[in-house]
Amino acid sequence: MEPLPFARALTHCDRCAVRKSSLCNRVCVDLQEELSRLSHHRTYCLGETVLGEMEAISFVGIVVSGVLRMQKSLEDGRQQLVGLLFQSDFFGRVFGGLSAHAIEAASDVTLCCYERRAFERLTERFPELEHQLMLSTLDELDAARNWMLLLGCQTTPERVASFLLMLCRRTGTNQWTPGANLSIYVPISRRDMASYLGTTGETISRVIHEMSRKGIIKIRNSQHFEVLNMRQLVKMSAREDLSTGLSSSIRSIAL
Amino acid sequence: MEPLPFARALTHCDRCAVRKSSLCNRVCVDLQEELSRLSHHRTYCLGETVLGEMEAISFVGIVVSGVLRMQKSLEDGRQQLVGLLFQSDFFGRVFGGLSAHAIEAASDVTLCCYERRAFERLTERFPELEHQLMLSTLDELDAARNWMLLLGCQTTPERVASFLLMLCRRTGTNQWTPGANLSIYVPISRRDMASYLGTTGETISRVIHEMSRKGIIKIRNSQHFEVLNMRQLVKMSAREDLSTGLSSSIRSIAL
DNA sequence: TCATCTCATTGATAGGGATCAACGCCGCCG
DNA sequence: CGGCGGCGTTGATCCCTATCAATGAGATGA
Repeated sequence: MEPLPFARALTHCDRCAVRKSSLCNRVCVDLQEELSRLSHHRTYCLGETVLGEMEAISFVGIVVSGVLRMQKSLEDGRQQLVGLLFQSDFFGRVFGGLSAHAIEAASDVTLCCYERRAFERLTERFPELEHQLMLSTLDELDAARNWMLLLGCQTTPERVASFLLMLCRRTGTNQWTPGANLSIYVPISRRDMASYLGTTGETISRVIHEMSRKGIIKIRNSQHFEVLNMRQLVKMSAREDLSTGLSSSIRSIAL
Repeated sequence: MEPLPFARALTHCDRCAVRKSSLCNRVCVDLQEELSRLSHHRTYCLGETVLGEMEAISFVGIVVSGVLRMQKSLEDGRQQLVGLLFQSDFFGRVFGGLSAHAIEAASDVTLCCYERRAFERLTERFPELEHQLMLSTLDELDAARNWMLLLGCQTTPERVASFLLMLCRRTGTNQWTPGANLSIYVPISRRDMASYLGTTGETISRVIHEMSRKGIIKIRNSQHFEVLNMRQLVKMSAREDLSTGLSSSIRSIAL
């Protein structure tokens, strides 16, 4: 296709897989160009540490593919997974000194990175960039408090069901067609699930197999499930509100 | 005292008790004047609802005196306290539709309020206002994730000790003098403490009296404690990191 | 002043889930 | 190909803490 008159040169960002859904797409063209100039990709393998806990934050960025996990640990080694980051999520903390949590690759990942100080300087010139960050930070805060509700007063089966619904919302809904069963890919290990849900791998395993026995899900393998009864899954989560985030066609089979 | 030549007229904000420590003091004078013009005080009595869960957010603001609690609930009535707001903390969510949690008066409170839409328009004209909000939102996010760590993988005694340390940091340190014991005022009920810590009132009570038996604290009455052994309290919390927030003189007796 | 109500405390009991242990499965590598 | 190590599963046991119940203490109001 011919470039339009006065069209800008294409950047590597124009071919980016997450361009449409990420922060980059919600800012003006000038800023997109600046961001493009600043950005560079990095890749990490499953298990690698992107940013250590209590480490100086030298860069921030956006997840292009794969999954990141954020985790905190106690001095004695106990760990808590405090969040997962999927495609097009922003990672790393701006305007801060040391990272309050580690960021690790929960799968092989590709990240689009910005040197932190440069990115911060950009927010000074472009308030809309800071505004977009603000919006996503507020969403993360809501999500964190939602998780506090889960950790503070829900039972383990409820937590597992809630977690699966969260996965549906964040990753699963795109490739679903009415009539078929919704399939869920769990991108993390049992150990990580347990850490995220404040329980143990053994208990997770028991609960999942119990759900399978009840016909709520089908276990294809340890990472792939199929939802057989969405209504039951939502009921089990005790979180009608979580179904709000599902696409409407999926929600329809849940209620 | 004579006003300086060209000095601006004093506003009610200049006499505000939290002026020095709040967001207002960290922005330019022009913005301070705008904020002053927009602000009005409201008072609520213990137990009153400031903003309901799932309610449209019509105003935001700053806590002048007293304590607010933020809480979320499940459909079946279970509740989780997801945060406490003290003097000079910002409350309410900007750039959002419905409130994700209720905000209630945990004591009699005085709030400095801004009509939400007007406040948001102000952030468009003054990026530094949004920046200050951004900084406090990031801090809240860190705090929320810290609490996830507590709820997800700490025992009840650890949680109670951590909670008391948090209170020391947020409220207790100002009126402490070396030599005296640090006194802690607990501004919320056992039920609220329990909800904040993901446990029950009965368990809280047992743990506190056990701490008293061990000589870590002295119970003046159900709301007032005295720290007899800060080192033990920190150890009990399993959170050396929480002592970082204490003033250095207090930290010194802890380590 | 006494009745009443709420909140905190204390005791007894039961249950959910952590812990410990063993086994199966699978990918990796010598 | 066979040993090995990590992960997931399953079983047995124990303990922490939720729950139920009763009492005490302080506040409120008639």
